[in-house]
Amino acid sequence: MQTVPRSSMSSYGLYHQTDLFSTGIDANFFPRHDLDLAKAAQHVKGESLQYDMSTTTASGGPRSQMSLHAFGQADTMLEQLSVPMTGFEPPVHSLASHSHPGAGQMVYASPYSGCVQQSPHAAIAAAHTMQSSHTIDCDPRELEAFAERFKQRRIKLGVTQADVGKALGNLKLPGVGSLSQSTICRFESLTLSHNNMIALKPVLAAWLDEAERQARENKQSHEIFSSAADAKRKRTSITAQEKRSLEAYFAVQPRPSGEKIAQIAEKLGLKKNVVRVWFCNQRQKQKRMKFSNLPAHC
DNA sequence: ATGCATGAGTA
DNA sequence: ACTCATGCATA
Repeated sequence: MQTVPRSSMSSYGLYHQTDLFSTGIDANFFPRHDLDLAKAAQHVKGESLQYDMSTTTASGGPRSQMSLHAFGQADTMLEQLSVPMTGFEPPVHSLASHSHPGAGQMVYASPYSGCVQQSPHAAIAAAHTMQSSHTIDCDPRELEAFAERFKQRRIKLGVTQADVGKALGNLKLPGVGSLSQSTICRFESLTLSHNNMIALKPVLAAWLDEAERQARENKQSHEIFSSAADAKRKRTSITAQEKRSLEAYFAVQPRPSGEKIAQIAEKLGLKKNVVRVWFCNQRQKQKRMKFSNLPAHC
């Protein structure tokens, strides 16, 4: 494992944004129905664990069939460790610090100088309304179709995913801020959770309507903004070998205890927190729309 | 397009 | 300590 530093060069130089809409959207765009609001709130809080993955294995490859011995002899001890019923849990080493935002693990804890962002998070919730019944809301095909349509039109408008993300902030929808290129990309490729897709759909739909409207009127304006902000966060890169090991462990136990995580971390020479996060992300990956099963009532 | 990471909200 | 939505960094 190695932490790759990053020359803090041009990530935030000048960039312009296609302000496809500075105009406000009429309030009636979001008729508020108590029921819908409640649902929206739920979506954002991710309160419905309606996913019951099993069909998973995304692009990463088959992680459920990785053989434990595929990564060397040094892992003998851990192999037992990863077997669910081994019964022994040695109190082990002290070096693996605990993954608390204060404990030495989070070296670069939070100081990413004020760029433009920091998750609008649950924000978009409020926007999730329209579309009367959950019958429609829950239909994966409807979402898939929309995502596809969205992408096509976006491209036709000559707008990038990043543009859309920023533009969303200009669309003054209550509780709706900007989003990253990543999120727009994931929406289009259906690699977000089902709930996330549903929450974002109305927002993107609103943007699309407005963008096309303005495109018709040829009313584009450009805004330029800059921002100087260094102190990049580092990104640990896990080697293929390490990844194979992790996948093997994951196949046996997707939710290892803190103790096991610590042991795995030690075996692989990774920081405990890195391993913990890896497992979290892996679990989250399984729930992504494209490959997950749907809620029972759909 | 995707991997590793953060932070809010929960249990 | 986990889930979820999201994002920076990078392939």
